[in-house]
Amino acid sequence: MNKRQEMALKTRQKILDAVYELLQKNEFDELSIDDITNHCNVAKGTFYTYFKHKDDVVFEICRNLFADIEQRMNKMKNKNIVEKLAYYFDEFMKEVERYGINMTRVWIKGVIDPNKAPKNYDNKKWQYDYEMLKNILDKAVKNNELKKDTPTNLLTHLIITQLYGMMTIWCMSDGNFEPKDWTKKFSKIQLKAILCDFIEK
Amino acid sequence: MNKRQEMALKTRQKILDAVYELLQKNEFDELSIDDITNHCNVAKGTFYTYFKHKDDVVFEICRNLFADIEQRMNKMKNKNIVEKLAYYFDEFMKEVERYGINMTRVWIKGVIDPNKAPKNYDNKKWQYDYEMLKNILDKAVKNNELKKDTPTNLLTHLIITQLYGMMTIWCMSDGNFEPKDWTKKFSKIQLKAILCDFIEK
Amino acid sequence: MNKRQEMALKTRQKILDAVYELLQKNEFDELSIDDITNHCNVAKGTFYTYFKHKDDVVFEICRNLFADIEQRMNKMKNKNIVEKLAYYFDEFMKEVERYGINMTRVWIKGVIDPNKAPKNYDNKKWQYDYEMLKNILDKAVKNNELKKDTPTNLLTHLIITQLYGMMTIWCMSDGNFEPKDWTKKFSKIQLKAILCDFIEK
Amino acid sequence: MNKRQEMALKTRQKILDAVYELLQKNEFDELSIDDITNHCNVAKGTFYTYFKHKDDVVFEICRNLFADIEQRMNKMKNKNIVEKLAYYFDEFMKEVERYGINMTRVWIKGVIDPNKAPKNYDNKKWQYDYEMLKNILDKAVKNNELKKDTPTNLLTHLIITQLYGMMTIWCMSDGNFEPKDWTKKFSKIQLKAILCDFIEK
DNA sequence: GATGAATGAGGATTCATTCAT
DNA sequence: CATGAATGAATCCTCATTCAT
Repeated sequence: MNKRQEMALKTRQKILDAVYELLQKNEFDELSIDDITNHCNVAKGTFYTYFKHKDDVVFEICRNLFADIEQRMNKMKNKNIVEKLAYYFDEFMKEVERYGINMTRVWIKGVIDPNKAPKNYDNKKWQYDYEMLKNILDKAVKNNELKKDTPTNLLTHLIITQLYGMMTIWCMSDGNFEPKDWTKKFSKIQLKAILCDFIEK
Repeated sequence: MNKRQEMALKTRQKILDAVYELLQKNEFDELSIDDITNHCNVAKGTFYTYFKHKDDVVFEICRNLFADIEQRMNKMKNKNIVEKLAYYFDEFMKEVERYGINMTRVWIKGVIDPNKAPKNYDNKKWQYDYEMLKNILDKAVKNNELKKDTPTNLLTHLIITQLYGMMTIWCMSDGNFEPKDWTKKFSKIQLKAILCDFIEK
Repeated sequence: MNKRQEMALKTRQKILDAVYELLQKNEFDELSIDDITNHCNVAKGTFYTYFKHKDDVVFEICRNLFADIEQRMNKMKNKNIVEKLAYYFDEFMKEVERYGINMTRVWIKGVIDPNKAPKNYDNKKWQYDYEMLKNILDKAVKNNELKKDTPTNLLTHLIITQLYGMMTIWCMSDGNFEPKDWTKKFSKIQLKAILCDFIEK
Repeated sequence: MNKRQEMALKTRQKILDAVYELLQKNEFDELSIDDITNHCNVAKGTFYTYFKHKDDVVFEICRNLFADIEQRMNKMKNKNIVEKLAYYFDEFMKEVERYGINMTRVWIKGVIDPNKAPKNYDNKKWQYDYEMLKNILDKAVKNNELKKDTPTNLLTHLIITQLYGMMTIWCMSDGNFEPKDWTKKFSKIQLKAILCDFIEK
């Protein structure tokens, strides 16, 4: 990579950072190209060197959201199913909090409405989440941690719903509601309650 | 009411209907006054005869959303707590489906972000929901249906979270996910599981 | 005049009064037909029963401005020229103050720009003023109060200019400048100074 | 300054010129952005590249009005007070004529009503004028050209009033009145008359 | 005469996007 | 690659005026 390419990469990153920072405070809809380029001392036109459409930046930014929860789950290989799920919840919500309330709002809005979402936008996320979780549960069945007749897709659904509900309510409450606290309570009470019938003793 | 007033009311309704219909297909943000007034063959200025701001129409439309679940709950007075909650879920989701996926999206978006919400917009809904549900649980405690030490606000939170999660996922799945089906499954499995420890036998 | 005609006259007057009152506080340009008709509890359409154009009301209102200074001048028949002029100044400025700063502004704006003035608008006022004053001076010449070679039209001009300048500056100063005070000072110093060369001893 | 910047400056000037030209014929209130941009073959949006608000153009244009009379007064250092004032009148009125009747109307209207004036509009002008003139008179007192007990602020007021009255009447007469002629007559007759009592022989 | 619903031209302003330098 | 001037469609909203009742 020559110097010019390096500089280009840096410029691109400057823009991404600017968007990321601005989204901590503002709505995406309220963000103009001017805001973005001013914030990172780049000319307006430069934005279009790297992104064909305004929406594409969000795509770029959201793409990495939750990206590596799956990897982190590897640490939990030897834990039991309840611990694994509790960990999953925790990581999920940490990720959400890390992104901040505005990014999450952007994400929900984008993800809620497939038509409005930027081209290529990853609005399949909840399906990945679904599959990842289902996979965890299925493995538990295989390992005889859970009974053979455990309705894994039903359980998966319930759990995912709960997680997304938390995200939504967090945004609605304008941050006055500690997601991490609630995941813990959720893990303790609800998770146990749901699974207890299916755990193989 | 004389004929002129009747006509005026009709015009007003025509506008509301137009917005309602257009929202089945489009985002609220994408709706221009032109779109609305063209769709119901009314002059642009006429819109402003009835609504001071663009936002006010949505307010008007959303206002009635879920408005009368509370009343309907009266029918369930003599039922037990599990039946009551199951009924509540059912009605909640029926309401959501009745409004259609786009209206719900509008609603979530509006509600997700208190700052961007149209003036007067009822973004306290989830708090009303919260209180309504909590009330139901508290009464059950009083009636000795539930144990004295039932953590009602925790349970309320879990349940609300689940409902809002369902709404969110319904919107995300672009309708490919039958909310009513899932509420039933949810009632059967999760609700029982959560409550079983607290039900007074 | 039957009752209906009486009522009509009353309605018309109500509108004129409303405009007059509103102009004490607001610019004419900022006054909408709605403001006017709301202020006097009359339907919007009624305005157009009496006035073909919005501008016509101002015409109607301004028409009477200064209307009867001429009559009042009769009281001064037996006074000397300096007293007469001083009286004229005084009455002129009283009139201006009575109309209030906003009405005067409306008047100046209207009068300043012949093209923008409402049809029929009396933008010849300064010519009437001119003639009235010149007449007073000419009479004084006839009566041998002033010398035969007094340049009456020049003096008239200077005096009128002074009066209009006062009006203008009064409006510019936003009312912080007592026109009546200044007319007195003006009469005492300037008037005497201007006339002294021409007064017949 | 590179070529692009030069072009930009030219575009900006094109807009200013267009406004200036259009104001010779039209009211500022009647000027739409469309009018302006059409008149100089520039896209509507371009207007906003250079001016944030419509009002800002007038500000820009009026800003320089009378700006350098003060400097020019330096030429008169060694002249006596009557000559100085006569020169001042002359320059003032030359300036007014140079700006043309419509610009002057715009200016008067703007200046007459402090509330309606465009943001940043220099409606303190008459105070500057006042101070400048008073300064001239005060110096004359110091230099013993005028008597110690000369009421300089009263005289200043009278003179300013006269100048503004001339401007006003000029606008009212639709140009049929030669300001420069009148200033001369004014200087000769009125000025001498006013000052004669105070001039130190 | 009185009403007020309906009209629609008109206006200011924003902003994503293009493109010549 | 970077720049930033130029673009013009799009949008919300105002308001004088008309006219059927």
